[in-house]
Amino acid sequence: MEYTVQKLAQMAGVSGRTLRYYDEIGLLKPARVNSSGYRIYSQKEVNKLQHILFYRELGLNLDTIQKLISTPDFDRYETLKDHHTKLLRKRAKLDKLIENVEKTMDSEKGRIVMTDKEKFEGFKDKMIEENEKKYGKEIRKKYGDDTVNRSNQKLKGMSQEDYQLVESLGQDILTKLEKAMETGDPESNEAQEVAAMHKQWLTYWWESYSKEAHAGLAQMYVDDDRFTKYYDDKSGKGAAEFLRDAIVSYTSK
Amino acid sequence: MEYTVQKLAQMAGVSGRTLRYYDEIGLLKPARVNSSGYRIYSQKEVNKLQHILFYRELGLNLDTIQKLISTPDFDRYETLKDHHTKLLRKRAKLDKLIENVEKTMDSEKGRIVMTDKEKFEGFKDKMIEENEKKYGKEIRKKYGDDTVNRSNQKLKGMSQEDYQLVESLGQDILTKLEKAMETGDPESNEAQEVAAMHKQWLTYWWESYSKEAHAGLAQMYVDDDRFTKYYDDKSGKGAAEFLRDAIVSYTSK
DNA sequence: TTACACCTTGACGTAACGTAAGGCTCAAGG
DNA sequence: CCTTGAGCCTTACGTTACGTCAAGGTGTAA
Repeated sequence: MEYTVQKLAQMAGVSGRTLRYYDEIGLLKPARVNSSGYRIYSQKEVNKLQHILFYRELGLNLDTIQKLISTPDFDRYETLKDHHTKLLRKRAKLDKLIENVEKTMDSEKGRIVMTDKEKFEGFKDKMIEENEKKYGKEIRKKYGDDTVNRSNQKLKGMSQEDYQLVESLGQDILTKLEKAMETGDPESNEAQEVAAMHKQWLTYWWESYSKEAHAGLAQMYVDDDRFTKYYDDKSGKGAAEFLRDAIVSYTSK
Repeated sequence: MEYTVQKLAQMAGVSGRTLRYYDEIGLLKPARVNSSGYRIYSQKEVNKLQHILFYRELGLNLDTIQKLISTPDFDRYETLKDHHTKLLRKRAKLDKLIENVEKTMDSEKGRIVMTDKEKFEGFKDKMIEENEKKYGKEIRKKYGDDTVNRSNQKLKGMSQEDYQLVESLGQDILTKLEKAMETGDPESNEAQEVAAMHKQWLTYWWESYSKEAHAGLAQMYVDDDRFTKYYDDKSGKGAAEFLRDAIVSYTSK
């Protein structure tokens, strides 16, 4: 049986280029070349290629393989032992590398958290600033400098985890508020629950809690367009009013 | 502080070529180039090189390093994780490779032993043939076909280990013989010990042992030039005679 | 005959430098 | 001032085992 380059290549699972390369470096010459210059391989070459591929699978370089298959008394065992030693060294190096990469990943992880923390610190400052700009005057007038300052201080002292907790509580309130509005009744269980959550949320910000202040804040949500818009956007039209009604009911109990 | 290529290279433990290459690919450009075309690096480049080398140590390619250090918000952790995954895959492949090489080594080892065995078989045949050619007639005349045939058969049935054992005993005899000769007395303890060893050696070859045959063989060592020469070569002049005397004395006890 | 698969050689690209070759520059010693 | 040796420069090839065009010839079935 005779084979052209492609035939042999497919049989052996290598590319035609590989066979041409092996011919080029003298590792595997075709049995003959036909009149058109086509490489023709026969069974002998098939076998030889099998040998070559076997050794190649072991990671030996073509030069070594060349010697192994062309020199009958070439010390195969010794060659393999050398190769084995090299592979072990390579693995040892790889192990170290992996270890180092892992260490670096760990420290990089630490740095990412650090960076996020830094960003968060900046974020908090910016938020306070914005709050002051937006609501500063009114709020300070209503609740007094002390309460506002303490609130700001509280925010400054907050860790990212704390903040995220408060934030998620805030989100919860908005969701539950939307649901509670479906009852249409600010005194329904759902609505009263939302009011209770809002109290909890508030205590995160305020040092001291009073029913009056709570009801006052709720009223502000209705009076101040910016707050009204915020609640209406998040929980639906009339949310600010509904929330105020629920809180007024809750605080008068 | 400013550095030329060599200075920086030495500081950082890389070659000048490496720095030129890094310049070439735009990884690390010198701070400036002086009027003669010399690359001049300053502290900033030293630091950058440190970063590059750090990542290089982790096995990252220069292209990736380029991105890591030039793009500030490039995801370092993600990059390292990818790299880590690649390294783990590489190690898994290497492990398989090593396993395969070990398997091949084992089977190759088996084949070497086989080969040695085959060679040994051939060697034994050749030895018997040679013995027959050299000493066949005389020995067969003296000890009879049976003894010789049985001796040959014994050799044929010998394993390599057996043979090596007999051979080393033979070597021992030669060494001890040389020492015993220093006493100048074939009846000395040393000489008698050599005779005893020779008896042991002989029983490896002969099915049955007799004092007469032993003494007869000893005499042949003297009578036959080839044996005489052998012993004289190995253990010193007069060794064959000395051995005969010792054996004669030993067998007459 | 024509289309299409298959063949050829030649040559560039790969990753990260090592290693000349050929020529210019700098600092120190005579 | 000149020389000398060390150091700098650019250019370019070599390394490993092919992958991937590109340009052009060949084989075969419809």
